[in-house]
Amino acid sequence: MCGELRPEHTGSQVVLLGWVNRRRDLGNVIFIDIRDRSGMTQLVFDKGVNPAVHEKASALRSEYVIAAIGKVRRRDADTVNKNIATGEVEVTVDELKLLNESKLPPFLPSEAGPINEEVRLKYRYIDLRRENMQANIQLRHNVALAIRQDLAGRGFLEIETPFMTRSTPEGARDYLVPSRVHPGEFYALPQSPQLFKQILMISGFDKYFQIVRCFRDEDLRADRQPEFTQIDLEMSFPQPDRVYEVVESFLKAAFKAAGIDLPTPFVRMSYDQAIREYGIDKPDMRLPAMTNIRPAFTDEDLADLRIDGTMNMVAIRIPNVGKISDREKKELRALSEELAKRNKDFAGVLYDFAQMEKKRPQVAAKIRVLCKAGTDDLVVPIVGIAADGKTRSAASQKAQYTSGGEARLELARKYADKHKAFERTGDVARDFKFLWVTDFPMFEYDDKENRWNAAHHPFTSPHEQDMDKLQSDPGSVRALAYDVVLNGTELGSGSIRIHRQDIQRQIFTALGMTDDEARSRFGFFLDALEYGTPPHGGIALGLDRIVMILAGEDSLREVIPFPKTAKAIDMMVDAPTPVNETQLKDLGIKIRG
RNA sequence: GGGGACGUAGUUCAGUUGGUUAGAACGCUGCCCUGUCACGGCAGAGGUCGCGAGUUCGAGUCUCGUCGUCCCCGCCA
Repeated sequence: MCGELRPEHTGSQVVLLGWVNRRRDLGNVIFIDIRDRSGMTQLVFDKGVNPAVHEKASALRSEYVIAAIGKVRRRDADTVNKNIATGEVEVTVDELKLLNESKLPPFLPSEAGPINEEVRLKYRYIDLRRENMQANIQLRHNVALAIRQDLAGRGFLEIETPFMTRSTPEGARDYLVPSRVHPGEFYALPQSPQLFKQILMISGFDKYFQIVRCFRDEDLRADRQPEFTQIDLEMSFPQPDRVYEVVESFLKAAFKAAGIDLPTPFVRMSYDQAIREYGIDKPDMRLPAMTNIRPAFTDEDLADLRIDGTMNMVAIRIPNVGKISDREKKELRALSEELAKRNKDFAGVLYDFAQMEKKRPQVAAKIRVLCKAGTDDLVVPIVGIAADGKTRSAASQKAQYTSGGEARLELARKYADKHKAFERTGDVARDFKFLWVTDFPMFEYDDKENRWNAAHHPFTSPHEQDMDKLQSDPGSVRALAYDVVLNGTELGSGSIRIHRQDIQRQIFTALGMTDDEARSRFGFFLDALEYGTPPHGGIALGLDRIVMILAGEDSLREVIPFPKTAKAIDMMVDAPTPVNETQLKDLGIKIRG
C-alpha cells in the first residue's frame, strides 16, 4: 500500500493504487503524492525517461484515482522528506492508469487549515479522506476490537438484542417506529438493552456483552449524539468489585490498542465525597479538589466578614493564574450571580479573596495553607452570606458544593492556558484521571412532580443496610450503583440489579408506582424475575466518548463517521425528511397541522 | 424551551464612522520551469456579502424578522 514502502524495498517492482493527494509539476519532471489510508508515496514522472507516461501524468488532478506501476528507488540524501514515513524512497513510474477522474472537491483532504463543519458534514466522504479522520476511525476500530477480544477472552458472549422493541416511557424520550401490521401501534428503538440483558442473565448466559447502538431522542451536545454506541455488559453472581475488574481490564486493553499503558485499579470515591470535594458526581481530577475552609475562621472573623458559619464553605484553587485584573474580578462577581440564577438553592457567593486578604490577612493566610495554594494560584472562597434567623435547608447546603463545582469547572476552562492541566503531558498517570464513583443515592426528589424518582433506574439494587429506610427516608438510601469517570467525562454507568420480585415491588412502591402501573409497563420483566433469577449486575460504557478522549478530540462528531448536527440532522443524506402520502397511509398515520 | 457566538469567492478570513469598481491567502484555469515535497514564477477566472423586509440620497456595515451551523443551560431514569 501507499504508506508502506521503505528503503529495503529498493529495486522492487510495485503497483500502487490510490488518490492523487498533491501534484508538483516542474515542467519536465512531475511529482505526484499518491495516497491511500496507509499513507502516501511520491511518484516520479520524468519526461526524459518516459515521455508518454509523463504526458499522461500532466493531466492528473487532485483526488483522481490512479494505478501506478513502477520501481522503488532510494532517494538521494538531499531529497529525503523526513515528514512522511515513506520519505526515503520514491517510485519511478513505468505505467500509469487513470481509474477515475474527480470533480474539484469543495475542500482538499490535503488541506491544512480548519474547514467549516457544515461543509465537512455535507461532503463527509471527502472529509473522511483527511488524515485525522482516517486515524480516528482506525483508532475506533482498534479500540472496539481490543475490547471485544478482551471480553471474549474472559468468557463473555456477544449476544444481539432487538432494535425494534417496546416503548417504556421513563427517562429519555424514545425514537418510535410505527407498525404497519398494527396500525396505531409503535415499536421503540432501545435507549439501552437494559431489560434484555437482564433477561439474558435469567436465561443463564452468565456473561454477556454487546457493542451496540443506542438511541435517545433528546437535545444534542458536543458529547451527546441521538444514536451512539455502548459497550454493554452484564454478569451473574457479581460483587461490584468484579464489575470494576472486568471494566478495568478491557479499558486497559483499549488504551493499549492506542499505545497507552494504563495503570489499574482506578481510584474509588463515594458519591458523597465527590460532591463534597468536587461539587459534581463526575469529578475532573486533573485539577485540585475544593477544600473545606471552615477551620480558617474564628467566630469573630465570621461575624466581621458577615459570613454564615453554619453553611458549608469551600475554596476553589486554580493553579498558576497569577494576579487577576479588575475586569476579571467583575467576571467573578457575574459568575457568582449566574450560579445563584442557575440553582435557586444556592445561598452563597464567590467571595473576593483579594479583599479578604486586605481585611483579614490572617484568615486569608490560613485559607492559602488549607488549600495548599502557591502565591500564583487563584483562590476563590465560596461562603454563605449571613442572614439572621434563617435556617438553611439540606438542599441549600448541597448547592454550596454543586455551585462551587460549577464555578470550579468554569474557572478551570477559563484559565486553561495558565494552569495547563488539560494539556497532554505524555505522563499517563497525569493525562488520564480515571475513577469509580460509588454509592450513588437510590432516589432523587423531583420538585416539579413532587415525588421520588430513581436516580439510576428502577432495577438498581439498594444497599443491604439501607433496605429499612426505603419508606421512612428514601433520600438517604444508597444504591449499589457506580460510574466510571475519566477527566470529568462520565464514561459509563452501572449497578447491581434487583433479582428478587419482592424487593422490586418495594422499589416501585417507593417510586409511587402502583402494582398495575408497574405491570403495564414492565409486566414481561416482572414475570421473568419470578422464575429463578440469579443475582446479577453490569455496566455500559460509551465507546464514542472513550475514542473521543483517546483521539484528543472535543466532539463526538470527530470519531463518528456519519454524525448528526445539533438539530439532529444528517447533512449528507439530508435526514429526516417528510415521507409520501402512500407510506403514511400504509402506516395509518396522519400528520397534524 | 432559554442564553450566547457565527454566516462575505470553492476554502480560511479581512472589510475603518454607512460612501467610488468588495479585498488577501490558499485552491482553481492557462503558460513557463528537471529534484520538488505547503515547489516556484507570470497571467487569469471566480461574489445574490445566508434569505426577506425596514431606516437612508446611499447598507457587506445600522434595525427587525427569518433560516442554518456551533457552544452552553434546561433535558439526557
